[in-house]
Amino acid sequence: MTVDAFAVLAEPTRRAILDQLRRAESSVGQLAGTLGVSQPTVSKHLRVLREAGFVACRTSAQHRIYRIDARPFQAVDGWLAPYRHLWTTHLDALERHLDSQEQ
Amino acid sequence: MTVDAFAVLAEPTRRAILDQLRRAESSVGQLAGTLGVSQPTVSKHLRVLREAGFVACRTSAQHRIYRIDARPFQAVDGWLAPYRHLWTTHLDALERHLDSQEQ
DNA sequence: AGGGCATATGCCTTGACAGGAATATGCCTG
DNA sequence: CAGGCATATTCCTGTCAAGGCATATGCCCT
Repeated sequence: MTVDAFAVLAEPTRRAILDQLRRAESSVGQLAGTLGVSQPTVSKHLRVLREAGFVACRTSAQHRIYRIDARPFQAVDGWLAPYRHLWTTHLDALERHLDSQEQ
Repeated sequence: MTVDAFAVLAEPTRRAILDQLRRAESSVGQLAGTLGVSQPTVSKHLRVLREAGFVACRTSAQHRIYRIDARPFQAVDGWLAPYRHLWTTHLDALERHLDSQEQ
């Protein structure tokens, strides 16, 4: 993960690729078709995603099947974590309320 | 929030500003000093952050005191949510267990 | 009102990156 | 091994954003 995860996610097409791969692993051609972008564009984005660790691929004959890898997502989530209490404070209160109801 | 939250977070200096504001609200000059960047640079980043909703500011005499605003963070967290099960599968199992205990 | 501090803005240059078109690589099948 | 499909790479060009420097704006104080 030599490159910045946030910089990688800044590209909308790359997020679209990830959203697609989240549902099902896919070949390059499938992604290009579904997303309506050219094959070289998809390949280039996949390279960035791969070098950042967001995706991995296996080879199946002439096809390359890409799939999500979780680790960089964890990193992003980890950066986000210290901010989370900012908007969950009231939810925390709700949870405490529900907890007290449970007793 | 006209601009893309991920594009805003792609800039390391902006994340540093947010990390600083997360600890304490600060003036522009304080941020510039702490982060070691020029005042115009900080002001420009703050503008981007402000227009994306990540920060808000109030005026105190000649100073402008910036603080975090939670909403765009929620949006990022929301995008991340469908990926979270990728690395919390065992926690999901725990949650299902707890759910069943509640019955 | 004027001077000084804090912040914002404008201009300019530079570097990074995305996409198109063409081409290279790899693998399979006949 | 030749041809064809799927994918990767290269080259090129246009766009955009970041930072330095200079300057404008806003606010306070005397």
